[in-house]
Amino acid sequence: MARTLEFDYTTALERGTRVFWKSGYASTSLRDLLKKMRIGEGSFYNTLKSKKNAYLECLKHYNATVNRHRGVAFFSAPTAALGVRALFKTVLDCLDDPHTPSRLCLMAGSVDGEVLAEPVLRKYVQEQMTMLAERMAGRLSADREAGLLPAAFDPQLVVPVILTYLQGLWRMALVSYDRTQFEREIDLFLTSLGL
Amino acid sequence: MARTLEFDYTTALERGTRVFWKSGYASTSLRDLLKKMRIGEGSFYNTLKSKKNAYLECLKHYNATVNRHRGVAFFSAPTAALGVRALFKTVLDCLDDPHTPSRLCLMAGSVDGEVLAEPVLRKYVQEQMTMLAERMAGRLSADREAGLLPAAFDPQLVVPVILTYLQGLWRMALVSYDRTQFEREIDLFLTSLGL
DNA sequence: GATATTCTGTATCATGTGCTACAAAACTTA
DNA sequence: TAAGTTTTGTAGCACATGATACAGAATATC
Repeated sequence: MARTLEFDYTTALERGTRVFWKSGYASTSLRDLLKKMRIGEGSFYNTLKSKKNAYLECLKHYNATVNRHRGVAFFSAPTAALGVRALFKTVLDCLDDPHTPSRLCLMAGSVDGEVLAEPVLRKYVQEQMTMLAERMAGRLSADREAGLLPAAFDPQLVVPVILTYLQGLWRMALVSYDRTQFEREIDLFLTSLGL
Repeated sequence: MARTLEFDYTTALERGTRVFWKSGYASTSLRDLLKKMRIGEGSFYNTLKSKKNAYLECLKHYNATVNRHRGVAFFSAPTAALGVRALFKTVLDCLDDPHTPSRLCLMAGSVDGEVLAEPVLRKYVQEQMTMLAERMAGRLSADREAGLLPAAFDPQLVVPVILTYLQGLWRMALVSYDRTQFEREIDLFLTSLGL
């Protein structure tokens, strides 16, 4: 009963995600975003409503693709300990991939004043982090119950430590990155934790 | 032989530092900065040359005061292990202090695309991080030689792990902060590392 | 094919950005 | 006091920002 969408929504979102991924929320200008998405202002505000909402949709898309892949790497490993190491491996692979828009994960880049100042974005970021933490803790707990981890091992404490370290890792990569060095540090970190 | 400066440079810099500390480099507008520094554009560009240079000077001021205090806490401790714990304590104290402009350390906040895109700022941030890492590694090495730490303890690896975790800690505090929880996590982290 | 509805591109808005030009003011030295 | 030098506030620059108004194009339904 009306005109049809001239562009492919998913393709445009994919392109937008790469732009935000590269430059971050605040320092991505709408002009640049639209150019890279290859749509005009009319189409943009018709479907994405605002820059804020577009970022939210891109974040969701990123989590459904890139971060989903990382989650699979973690959960499909034979043990939780190997899962954590597999997770870190996907991070290093991402850092090495020349196709990656930025050294900073889009979600890690969202842990930022400008993004968290927006209540809607803040809520989403918090929810996603909580969800991930709970799922990881669940997997680690299962392994502990199965006797694969020491009884003293506390997933409720270990998981936030891992996520905090991962958060720092993305930021450090922004300053200088050397895979071999990072691998050694990660190995020391995880081995120390008993993983 | 000329007109004298009407404002106190250090006071103005102090005020500017708090503004950058609160809002970060990119999202601090010159208007707001000048208002809080209580100087006009003329005075600003006469003495600080540019926003970029002003940020650099504020970073230096921050390191000479706030971060210096943290360095003292680390180096004046009886052992390196206690020093690291003292360092983390100053961080938590800063997070608890209602007088603190932001949950994010100004230096940690400089590990950001917008800041690191400026060669001068990038160079300074890298230098400071390297310098801190070397000094910490030196202190830890001394303790190892003295038999206070295991022979297998590798400061060259442990120090970057600590700094990475610290980096992540500041960011995580931005999302949600609870001192007791943070204390437990930090304790687990450091104990695992043998500190 | 007419009509109602939706989509798209252009022009534009109001405001904000870092920065500069410059004249008047204030001070030091002679 | 006069000259010379530096500082200060005002006004404004050129450009960028997110968002909107709206006419015309395109489509599905009748």
